[in-house]
Amino acid sequence: MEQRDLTKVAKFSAFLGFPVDEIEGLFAGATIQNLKHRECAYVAGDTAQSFALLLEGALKLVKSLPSGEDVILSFVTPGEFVALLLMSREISTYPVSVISMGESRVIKIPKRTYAEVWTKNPTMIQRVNNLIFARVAELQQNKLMEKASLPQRIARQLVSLVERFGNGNGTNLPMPLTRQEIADAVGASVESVIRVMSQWSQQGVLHTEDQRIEVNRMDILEQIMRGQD
Amino acid sequence: MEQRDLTKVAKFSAFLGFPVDEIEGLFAGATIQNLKHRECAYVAGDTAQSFALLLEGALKLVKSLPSGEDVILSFVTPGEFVALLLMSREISTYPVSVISMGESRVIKIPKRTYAEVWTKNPTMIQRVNNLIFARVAELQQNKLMEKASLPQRIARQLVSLVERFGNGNGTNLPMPLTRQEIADAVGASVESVIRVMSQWSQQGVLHTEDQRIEVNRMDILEQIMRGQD
DNA sequence: CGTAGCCTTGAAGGTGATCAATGTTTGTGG
DNA sequence: CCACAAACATTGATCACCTTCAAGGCTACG
Repeated sequence: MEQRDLTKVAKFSAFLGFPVDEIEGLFAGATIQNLKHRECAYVAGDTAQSFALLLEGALKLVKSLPSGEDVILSFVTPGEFVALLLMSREISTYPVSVISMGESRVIKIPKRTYAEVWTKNPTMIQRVNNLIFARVAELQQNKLMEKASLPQRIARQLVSLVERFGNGNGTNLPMPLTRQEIADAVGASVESVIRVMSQWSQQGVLHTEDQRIEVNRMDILEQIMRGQD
Repeated sequence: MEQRDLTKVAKFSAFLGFPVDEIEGLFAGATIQNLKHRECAYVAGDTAQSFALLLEGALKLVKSLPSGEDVILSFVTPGEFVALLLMSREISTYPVSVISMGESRVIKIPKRTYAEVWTKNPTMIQRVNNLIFARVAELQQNKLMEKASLPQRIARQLVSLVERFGNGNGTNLPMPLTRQEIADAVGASVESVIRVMSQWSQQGVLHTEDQRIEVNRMDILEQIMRGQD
């Protein structure tokens, strides 16, 4: 683990206020992995021997249905964990595939370190709980939008992503994000997503270049999200 | 806390193998509450001072949307916890209302006991993690059914409930469950739910009496759930 | 006996899926 | 360097599923 990664980790909310040596303990045996576009960090069905923290880039959690369709269960932004909940189970396999969107950098932490260090650190237990809480809240929020119209659901997805990336990056999404992926994430067809989004493009609400989406009018998206269209 | 409750608690998966004195410690300061039909265990917005374990009956987690519609985020069956995740946060309010379906009996455990006893008990931490894992898995499963047809989603909801209640109860749901509630849970309109379910009634798949649903043909429901209709 | 809560049915309409065809860009191997 | 495949974006036409609206019936309960 290099110095640049260490300083990056220290800035994530989960590790704020932690002294360097404590952080190093938490990452004992950890390995850095650089992922290329569309490369898998974890494959669904493999036995779970490590969990991961996303340092840079973006990931998606994907489950392929028997019908051949993909469902994106969630996107992952820097500072968020993947497969964390699996670590507290004796034996388990990854329930979804974790795939990089664009180039990403993750740090994989062995299950053993989780058991021996993470679960012994009261502050970390607290922080992990907060992250899990956020995850459940996100999933519940998702359920609340179930009956909302397609534009509402797409708007919410985009707003959520922009906010999670929004550390001075402004309102553009730094990873390639296709219409198909948005469709898989909100549970819609590509064509419908395209129809909604090209309208937004024409109205200047957002702008896509080379699969990178830039939101010009967050206010309008937020308004649509709330159902005032 | 009476003896009959204690023996009931000891049988729940979360407490299997725990000696009686340990269980008593975990429930220090706990109070039993009997709920009538439609009575609230917790009200959305109130500050969270306790969490609860359902002993008998059934609960629903409900969020009212600004539009006036209700969304049922999840049903709760005996042995499951409510508001458990909130306990690890410094200050918080209940994000949803918890309402009894028929008569229920819950045991409310003060936040303080959670902090002082539950978080100090390694086995309990492990068990709690398993429960949270199950909850997240349930929510993710939900997301996977997003694109499924209405009959599929309803079938899944019923199968899930029957299985969770299924401790020798056979295949009938022991609490009043209205079509409106099913609609709120699967994100559909009452009328659509009625249309689907009356067809099932006619075909003898299930049978409703006094708002208690009895499933005669679980096999058919499971088949529909998987999309072979 | 009137109200409240729930169930039911029919008709009309819309949202979004599906199917089909085409253009564009990117990546790849000969 | 070109040919070809793969991935992605787009547009139009059609259609099905589900919602919405409207009306009415049933049962329980004060």
